Order: sequence, then C-alpha cells, then structure tokens
Amino acid sequence: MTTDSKRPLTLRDVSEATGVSEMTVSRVLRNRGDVSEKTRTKVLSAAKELGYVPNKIAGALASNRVNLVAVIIPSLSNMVFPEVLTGINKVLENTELQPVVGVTDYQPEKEEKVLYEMLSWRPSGVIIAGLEHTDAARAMLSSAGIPVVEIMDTDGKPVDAMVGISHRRAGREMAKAILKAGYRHIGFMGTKMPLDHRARKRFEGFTEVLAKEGVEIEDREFYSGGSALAKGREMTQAMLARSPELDFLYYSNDMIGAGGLLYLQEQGVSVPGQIGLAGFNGVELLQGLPRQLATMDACRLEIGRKAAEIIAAQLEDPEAVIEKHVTLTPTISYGDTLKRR
Amino acid sequence: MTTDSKRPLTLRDVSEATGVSEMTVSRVLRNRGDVSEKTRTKVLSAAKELGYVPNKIAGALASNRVNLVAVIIPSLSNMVFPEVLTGINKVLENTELQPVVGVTDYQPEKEEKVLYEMLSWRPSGVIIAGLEHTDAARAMLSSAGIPVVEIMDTDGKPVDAMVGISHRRAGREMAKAILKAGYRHIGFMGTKMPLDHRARKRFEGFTEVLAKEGVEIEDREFYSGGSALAKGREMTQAMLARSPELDFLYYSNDMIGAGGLLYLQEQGVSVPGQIGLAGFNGVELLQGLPRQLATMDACRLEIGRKAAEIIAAQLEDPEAVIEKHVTLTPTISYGDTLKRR
DNA sequence: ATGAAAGCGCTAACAC
DNA sequence: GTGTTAGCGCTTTCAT
Repeated sequence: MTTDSKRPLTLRDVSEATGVSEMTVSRVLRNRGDVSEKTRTKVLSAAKELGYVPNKIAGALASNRVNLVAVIIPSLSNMVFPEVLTGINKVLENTELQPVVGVTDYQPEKEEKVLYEMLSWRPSGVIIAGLEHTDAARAMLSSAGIPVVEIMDTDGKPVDAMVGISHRRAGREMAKAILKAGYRHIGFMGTKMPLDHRARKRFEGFTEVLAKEGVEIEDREFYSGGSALAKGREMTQAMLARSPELDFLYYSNDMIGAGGLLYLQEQGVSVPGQIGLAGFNGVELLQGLPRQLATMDACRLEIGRKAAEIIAAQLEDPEAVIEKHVTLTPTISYGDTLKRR
Repeated sequence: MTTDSKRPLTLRDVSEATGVSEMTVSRVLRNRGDVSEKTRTKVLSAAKELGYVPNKIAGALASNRVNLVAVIIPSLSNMVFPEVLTGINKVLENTELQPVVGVTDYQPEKEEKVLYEMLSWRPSGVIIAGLEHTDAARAMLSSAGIPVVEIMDTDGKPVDAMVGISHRRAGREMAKAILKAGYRHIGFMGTKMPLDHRARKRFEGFTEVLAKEGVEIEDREFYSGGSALAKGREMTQAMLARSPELDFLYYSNDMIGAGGLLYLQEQGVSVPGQIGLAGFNGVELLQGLPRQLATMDACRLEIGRKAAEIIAAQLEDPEAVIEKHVTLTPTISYGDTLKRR
C-alpha cells in the first residue's frame, strides 16, 4: 500500500524505486517499444505498489496528443442528448479517445465560452450540436485544426462534417401524413425557445407543406419550464377550450404530446377519430402509456455513433476519404393517435 | 480574422505580434499582476485578432493547478444524475472550477478505470456517487491529496466527505407510512441491480420495519432494461395476476410506479383504496399524470449543490473547518396513491 | 511595470 | 533493449 503523501508520484519515483530509467518506465507504462519482460514486470509491480498515476497533463504537453473529444450539447435534461452521448460512448470505448461534455443551455454565448474552455485543453476532436453558432465560435472551430462534427441537424452548411436529420424535412413529412389522414384544423404547441433552431426548422417545414394545401395553423401555444407532461396537459386543455374546432394537435416534443394525450383520454375525447395527435422524438420512455403517441424518431443513438466514428476515422488516418455529410432519415410511427390513410 | 494554420498559436506568437514579452502577455491574459493599461489593451486586441486560445495543458503543468472537478456517476439515463449535475453546475459556475463527468454504468471495475483516467488529469477535487468502491478505487481516492465528496448515500463511511440521504432510513420511513395507513399485503418491484447499493439499502430498511410488525413482502419482481413505464405496467399486471391478495405495491423507482399506476387505472382498480402504491425519487417529469404517485424526494439538486460547495470551500481554504458529513432528509409526498392516516 | 531564466512531468528523437 | 538529451507552452520566481 501507499502512504498518503502530499505530492503525487512521478515517473522519477518509479524510476528510482526500480533502478530503471524514466524513459523505460514510461515505455512500459504506455506499452510502447521493446522492453524486456523482466524489467516490464518489475516496473509494473513497482508502479502498482507505489500507487503511481501517470500525469496526463505532462504527457499531453510532451507528446502534443490529447485523447479527448469535446462534446458540446445544449442540455442534459431531456433525454435526447444523453442518448446521443450513449452512442458516442459506444464507439469511443473501442478507441483511446474519451469524451468530455460541455453544456450550453441553448445559449450561443455560453456555447462560445464552453467551446473556448474546451479548446484550451487541445482536444483531438469536437462534436457539437447544431449548425448555428456565433461567428467567433465558428472561427474557433475552423481554425482549431482538428476534426469537427456538427450533429443533430443537416439543414445548413457545416464547418467541417455533419451528421443528423433534416428537421425541415421531418416537419414536412409529418405535415404530409397529417393532411393525408384528412385532418385540416391544426393546432401547434411547443417550447418558447427562439434558440432551438431544430424545433424552428421542423415548424417551418411543417407550415410550408400545410400552406401548399391552403391550410394554416389555427392556434398555437408556447411554454417554458416545468414538467413537460403537465404543460402538455394544461396547454391542450386551454387550446381546445379556445379553439374547439381543431381536429389535430402537433406537439414539438413527445413529452408535451403525451400530456395532451392523457388529458384527452380523461376527457373521453376519441383519438385519433375526433382529434389526432403527433409529437417528435420517439421517446422510449413513453412506451407504457395506455396509447402510443404518433411521433418521429430523431435517430439520436445513430447520430452519436456516426459522429464518433467520423472523428475516430479521421484521427486514425487524416488522409482517409470520409463521408462528411451524413443525413439520416427518421421514420414516422403512427402509434394510436394518427389515422393511417 | 485568423488564417487557418496547422499549429495552434502560442503565447510567443502573441508576444511577437505585440512586441511585449511572453511573460507580460501571460499576465494580461490571466489578469494577474500589474500591467499598464496601454500594453493591456494592445495585448488583448492582438490575442483576439489572432484568435489565440491559451493552452491549459501547459498552464496546468507549469502552475500545478487544474481547475477541474471530476464527477463520477453511474448513469446519465434516468434523470436523477443529470439533476445532481445541475446542482453541481449551479455552484461551480460561480467559481473557476469546471466539472468533468465520467460514467460507470454501475460497474465497479469501470468506476475504477474512470477514476484512474480522471485522476491522471490531476483534478482539484472529486465528487463520486456512492460509498462502495473497489479497494483500489478507495486507495486512489484517499491518496490523491484532493478533496473527495461521496454523494447520494450516507449509510457508510466516506473516504473524506459525504453528502446524501440515508436510503435505509428512506426505506424505513416509507414502510412506516404504509403500515400506518393500514396496508398489510405488500409486493415489491425493482431493478435487477445487485450493484445498485442505494436501492438495496432502501429495500433493507423497508423490510426491516415490516419485519418488526410481523409483515413480510409477499411477492417481488425485478426487471432490467427497456422502458421503465412499460416494465412497471407489465410487472404490475403479472404480480397481481399471481398475488391478487396484495393491497400495496412498493416500487424502487417512480417510473415503474407510474407504469403500474396507469395500468391499475385502466383496469378500474381503486387506488389507494383497493391497492396503494409508492415509488421513489420525486420525478418532476411525472407531474401531469392523471394521479400523483406517492414518493420520496431524493434531494438530488441539493446533494449536487452541497457537494460542490464542499469542494469549493475546501479548495478556497484548505484549513477551513467544514462539515464533512451532510445527511439530508427526504420528505414523503403521499400523492394520490397512499392513504394518509 | 516588465523581463529573463528555470522548470513543471513527461515523451520524441536519437544514441548506444 | 535501454539511456540521454532536449523541449512541449506555460507560470513561478527573481531581477530590474
């Protein structure tokens, strides 16, 4: 066992304890170069005995290599980004790379700051949510000299690579399905988030298709904060009180949609006959509700996975030819709240 | 604007661009020591112009200071730890410190590995979930020479500091409330997680109180994976088919409890008259369900906050006298599924 | 108020 | 297979 000393141990300590040079100790600890089995075991056991923990700070400075991938996301609190992280982890686990995550709370200035902080650790790559950044952030990304993958959204021009879905198209597809099912009086509910560009793009795609058919959103409501399930319930109640003629409610996420669905069931409203519903995200969590909300999968796991693969591949071989624009295609699940025609 | 060069800029580049010594540039960038207003602005504008991003690796090595706090948690996918992280963030935002999170998937060996990786970056402090670790992990923690706070649980002896609730007590309190309400035929459902020590402790406390009254758990079921809501539904159905005499169901978390609640409502079972229910965690998400599940708050936000405060205080003044054992007291909410007596 | 020198703990590059 | 030397980019310390 170790005695608790003030100063962390260094290579030198291990070197002195074994009589082996620092350099060879370093080689053993990193599995680099040829070392005789004898010294190898001697060093290894001494390092363990002493409780030596390598100093990556020094190692990174000397080797100019940092096996960190900066992952920058807007939020941890809605299940979509944790799932992306899971996908990233799955891939990076098989490499030397380690993800480090930063959270921006959907604020561009905070994103800029977080990015700056992370870049100052000289990571080997960056995965960052969205295509919209401040000019300064974009400049940092492009001059960092490392692979950058912008994820979630593909409606726009990336700094380097991008992996995601087209949210505009997602909105369009859902609008088509709704119109095809015969609904014509549509209400919309979503977050009060001018900075959630993906939600905005879905909305734009959605209204675009409606407009082509001469249909307009007849009522809308936005919320912020609080339990999404409860908000969906409240907003649905309020909207239907206000606009009883509506025959479809489009929610910008599954949680508020589920709240609406629960409310309508309690009221004995027939879904999808009297009113149809749809959300967005394909939240696994909601399986288990009495009825399944129509939704669209956002391919979160796959996005994380693919993004990590791009970073890993590019670091492995900087010359490799890699597909830098990956657009995944989400599928609609009709569930029990959207008529199928 | 910057031209995209291969090599990241160094202090020297800024120094040469301004004609100011590296040392003074460094001082300006860190707001340390006296620098004339004139050189200060000159340096600042040049740094910005060039797009200089400091190299924290080098800075950390030279100064022997790393403003990182390692946060090690079992999982990101169940909302409890993200909330702890939020609490930590709130506090650290007002300091120089930055959290870096590692995930262990409830596996001791992975925890050990993650801890080792993180310590090799020489963080200024560690916040780690749980009191149970491998011997090696415990040794690393105690010999790291930095503040360590073990969180969530206080039923045990910490390496250094601890902040949490007593899960044994939480289990006991819930058992008391259930017995007091007159229920006697109790079923239990939970995750199949031999390594979730906190769930285990709650269960132990729970059965301990029951035993004193001569009551025993009459049926139990464990699950793993999948949507918790759906699992709660399925397990509840199965258990009641098997053990129709049960008059109370205790769930190890709110999500499966909510699944059970939804199922019972559909079946027209009277809750809490015919059957009572309780979960654990106080998940805000569930507000918005037709009826509120009885539960117990795990004080997640507060735990994160307090843990971060301990780290920050200790780093600010290593001599300061700090309360190192903080036990928070969760409160029962009876909701609509547990009779009040 | 500013600069020069030394060195943080490690690894690349080159001996031997 | 092993050792030596130099230096990564910064900050500390000391000088001016």
